[in-house]
Amino acid sequence: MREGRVPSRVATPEPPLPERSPIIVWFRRDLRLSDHAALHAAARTGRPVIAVAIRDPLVDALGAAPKWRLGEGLRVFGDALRAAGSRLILRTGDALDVLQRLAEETGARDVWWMRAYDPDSVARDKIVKAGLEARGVTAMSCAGHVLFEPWTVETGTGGFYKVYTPFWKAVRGRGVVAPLPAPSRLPAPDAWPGSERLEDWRMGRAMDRGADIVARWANVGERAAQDRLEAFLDDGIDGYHQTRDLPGVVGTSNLSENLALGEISVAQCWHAGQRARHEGRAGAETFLKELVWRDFAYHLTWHTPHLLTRNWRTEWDAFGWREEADTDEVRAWKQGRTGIAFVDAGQREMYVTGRMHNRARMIVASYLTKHLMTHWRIGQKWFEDHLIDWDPANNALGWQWAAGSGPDATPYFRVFNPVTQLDRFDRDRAYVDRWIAEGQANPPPEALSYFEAVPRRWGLDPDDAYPDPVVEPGEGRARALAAYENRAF
DNA sequence: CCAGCCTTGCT
DNA sequence: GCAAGGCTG
Repeated sequence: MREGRVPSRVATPEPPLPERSPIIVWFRRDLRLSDHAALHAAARTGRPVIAVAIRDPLVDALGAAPKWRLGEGLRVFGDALRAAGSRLILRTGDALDVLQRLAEETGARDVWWMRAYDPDSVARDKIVKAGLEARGVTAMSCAGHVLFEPWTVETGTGGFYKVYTPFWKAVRGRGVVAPLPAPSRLPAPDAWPGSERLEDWRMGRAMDRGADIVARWANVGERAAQDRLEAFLDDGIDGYHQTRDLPGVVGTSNLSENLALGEISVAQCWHAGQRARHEGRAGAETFLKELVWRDFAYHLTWHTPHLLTRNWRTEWDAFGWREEADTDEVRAWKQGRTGIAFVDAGQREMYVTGRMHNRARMIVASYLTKHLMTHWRIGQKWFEDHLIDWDPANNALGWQWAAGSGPDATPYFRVFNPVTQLDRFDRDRAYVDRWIAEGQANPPPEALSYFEAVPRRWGLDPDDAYPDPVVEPGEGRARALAAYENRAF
């Protein structure tokens, strides 16, 4: 005790000195150790790092499949932090309350995270930042969920891009900061704050229904994502520009679920793609363009958040979409029983695995919004509940693209013919036969797994006859085009 | 203002 | 060849 200092009667713990106070890193859709700007910066200070994930109302609001997938991601990420000598602290509640309490418990004066761009997250993060700073806790968000910050890409007249190709041309030559390494060490705090158990988070068992198939495709976590990227670079990328359209073969990177949860960073993918491009690999450019589509979805979401909830071109509000989610036709679409093979194969693949090939996504979306004249929002919601790679911006942009109501969308009158598409992209029926058991003497396990997965109340049996089309392609096309001709705008 | 252009298609 | 019309420079 120094002279002149008045000893307090009640012994209160000294707050840690600022240079020793821990830094809280709040993990959301960025479940990785490498190329994580916030974690990297925190580790570089040499101060203790406390990683936290919060089950807040936005997590509770997730669809069943993405919630399950997030649970898997958190489990693997927690293991990875353990292996690095650290921990993932789990807490439930409103993010601000949780972070405020955790900061008080641990003496932390800094909370850092990776920036989000969807309107719900932006609104929440704004409240969190203001609330923390009002209590003297510094909040810092770092870039890295997208390649290019949405406000840094402008047209010649200072607006934002609404068409993909000019956007691509504007960014393709830009530099992207080289990925950061994983921290070499993550100093632990003097005492670990308490954590909830992931098992108690009830992230659901949505994908148990496809357990065998899902397990075979297991791709959870940073290590798995890096392995998959490497495998894709080894032999997938050369033919990517051609094979990516063929749902019957493994021709895509399959990284969407990892990108959705940030188990790999888009910058890591970008630099890998650039290296492949410099090596003259044929599909590299197409791969880079797909990464930029993901950015474009966030770019548009940032500038026009209503992309996620209503027709981006609001005049489409006057279009006669059917809004009922419970008609026989919509039920057939959801249950993969439209009688249109390409549509049903896609829907069944998604129901069992939580994934759907991009080509199939376009076809099921076109069939719902055009042949069935149903509002894209109903399809968007179904995807939100069933896709393990669900991403708010990309799902919305995809649906509005298919429906014709979105920016740079396919024109409404451009109606996909699901039979022609089959001939073009699944000529040997590898895809549809994989997912449709009816009529096959020896259906493959995937096709049978669908009948195991669906709820009993759907009343499906693999020995049933394959249904007749709920709407014939020709009839649906004519109906859609007539509705378009008679539109009120 | 205009000219050129616009992921994925169909008959 | 058709199907509109908006976007960008």
